Amino acid sequence: MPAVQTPTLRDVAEAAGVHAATASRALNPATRGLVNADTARRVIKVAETLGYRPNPIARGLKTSRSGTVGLVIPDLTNPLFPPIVRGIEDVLEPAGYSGLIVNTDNDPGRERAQIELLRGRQVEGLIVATARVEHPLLQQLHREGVKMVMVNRRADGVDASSVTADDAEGVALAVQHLADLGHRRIAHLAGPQVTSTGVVRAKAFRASVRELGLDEDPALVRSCDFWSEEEGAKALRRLLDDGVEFTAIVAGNDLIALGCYDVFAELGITCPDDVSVVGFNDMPFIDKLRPPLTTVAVPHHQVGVEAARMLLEGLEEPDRPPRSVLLPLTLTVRGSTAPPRG
Amino acid sequence: MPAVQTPTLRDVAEAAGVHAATASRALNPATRGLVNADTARRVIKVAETLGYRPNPIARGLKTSRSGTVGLVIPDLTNPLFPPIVRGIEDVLEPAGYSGLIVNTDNDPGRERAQIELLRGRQVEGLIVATARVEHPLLQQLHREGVKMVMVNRRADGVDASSVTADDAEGVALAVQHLADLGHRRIAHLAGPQVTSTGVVRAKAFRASVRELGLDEDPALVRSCDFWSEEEGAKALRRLLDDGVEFTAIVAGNDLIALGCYDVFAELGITCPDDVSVVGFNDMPFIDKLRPPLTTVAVPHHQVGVEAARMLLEGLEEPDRPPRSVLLPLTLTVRGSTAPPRG
DNA sequence: TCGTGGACTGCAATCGAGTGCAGCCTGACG
DNA sequence: CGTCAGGCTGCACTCGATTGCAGTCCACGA
Repeated sequence: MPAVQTPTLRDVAEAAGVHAATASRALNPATRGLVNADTARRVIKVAETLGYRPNPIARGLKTSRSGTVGLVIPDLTNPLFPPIVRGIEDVLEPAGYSGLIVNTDNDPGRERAQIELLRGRQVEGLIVATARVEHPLLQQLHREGVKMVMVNRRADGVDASSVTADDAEGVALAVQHLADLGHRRIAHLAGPQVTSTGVVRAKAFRASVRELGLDEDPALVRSCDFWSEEEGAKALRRLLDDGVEFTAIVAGNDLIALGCYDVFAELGITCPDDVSVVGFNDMPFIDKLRPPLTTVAVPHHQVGVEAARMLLEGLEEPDRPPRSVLLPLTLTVRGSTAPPRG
Repeated sequence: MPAVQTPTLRDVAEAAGVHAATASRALNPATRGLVNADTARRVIKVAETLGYRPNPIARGLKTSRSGTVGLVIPDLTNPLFPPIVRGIEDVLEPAGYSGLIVNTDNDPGRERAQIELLRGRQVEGLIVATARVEHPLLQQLHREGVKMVMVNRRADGVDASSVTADDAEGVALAVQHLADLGHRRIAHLAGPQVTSTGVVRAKAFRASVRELGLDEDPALVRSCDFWSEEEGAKALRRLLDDGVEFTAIVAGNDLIALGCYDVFAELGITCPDDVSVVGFNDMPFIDKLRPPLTTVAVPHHQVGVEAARMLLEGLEEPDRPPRSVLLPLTLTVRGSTAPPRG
């Protein structure tokens, strides 16, 4: 709230000796052709010297565009999301849009409330990074014509645009890498099977194992209830308690891999000598662990960029059919993988 | 953009058989007393069944309040900030405000542009986490009466409200801890001396060393140009190249400590046997390093909460004088510190 | 019986910008 | 010299909600 009132369109018009309507047209590139070139120049000049800034609220009221989009994420604190958000903002900002971030904490009730809040704020579109496989709310929004793009996950029955990393390929890379090192009994600590990534990765794991002719033992695949270290540790402990033999682990994501590290420290298992581990995501600082984690690198920033672009496309051409992009992944080999002992 | 037009105040009024003005008053708790209780009830009921949501854009136009505040941070990708942002949002949201995040990348030009953008969007206040010591822009904004709260850092000549962690105390805790372990020659890899935290911590370091009667050697204090691993590594290498003797390091922050880890690995120095290290911030996952980093824990979430509260206070009572809160810190002792060898 | 006050409610203006329509003026053409 | 087209500009209304002001109606007291 500046002490000096910021000038309005009327002020500019008055100072330029024209009517507000003319000033409006002169300032808007799209309608500038309707006014005399000299007049337009004069108005623009005056607007500049007065430091005129159109009031987006007033503009929004008339045009029913808010210039904002909602970013729905589970938790900003999860290191996965900041790079995605940056990618999104990096595209949104030059286009004149701003992002409103809400955190759902993966709580469906909270998610509903937060999305309501966003709609109340008249966001023009949504970028959603929280889709569970089962997701009636999103289906409903989609039916109501809310523009949206889904990130990282896909929800059944919602044919909205989406941008995802090629999870199947990522898992294949990981399994291939371990197989190349000579591992034959590889365990998979899968993510929650209510998330689309969780199922896709687990399925891809099974497919890769089969394809490469490695040991297919159902006991080697465990799933975690959350994408967390605790759950990862729990799953690994169960695996060990059951006496299942394995020489390598493909973790559902880096957090789960971190849980493995905790168990290793606890039980005196050395990595990669006793067991190799591959993570997923390439979280920041994950390369600083001992040993540095071999993991599948996801181009998070790029994911955000693509998502924002797709949303903008959708806003500009409402009839454009939804499309999906699949971003390629790469395996970053570090110190947590080695040939099996003996 | 829902397919069914969302109902407006007029629709509600019409359905309830009253004038829009009456409906407005009935719906607003502050003015509800002006209308007949029965009427009010009826209007509220109708509003509910129609699913009426006041349009904040229209409301904002009339009340010249946007319900948004700007969050100015250097880079969301820096793990320091997400918890702060969450803390802020957690307070803002129940109060009916939303935060607009902008990243400045510590570039003054970009910062200026981003803040202009925020002001253009009619934010009611600013939470700024990027203050350099020298900061004409903030001074100007402050003079113009823009409400703001500064986080983590303070800028000279701007007597706006601020919330900071008690950096001096944190450094004192770190030095004390090392002294207790028996270290006498402690190095300090300080942060950039153009940031307020950088200077405060360096000054506190010198004071603590003096107070505890440890070796005061100017050669033991080096400063980095950025708060980064690379800079930390560079500073440590310089220190070693110069042949300066020391048994422990107080790093300006965790990133700088991470840089030390890199140099250790490079040169075969073992931590904490050869050298102890204390970090600052207690970044997420920093406890997963080998060895887990002893560091000063900053209550980031709390910092955000306090900042948001102070801003809201300022918005509600514009005449309230600025105030500053200093949050206490704690030392989290982990595996990177031990008594000096021999 | 009339006046007065209080409790409600409606009217109309307002916030700042955008836009359909009408009117002005000029220049060109018949 | 009259007419018409086209280029510009201004008028006035609109978006949706808020709010000062002016009623209206009823009850109560004088």
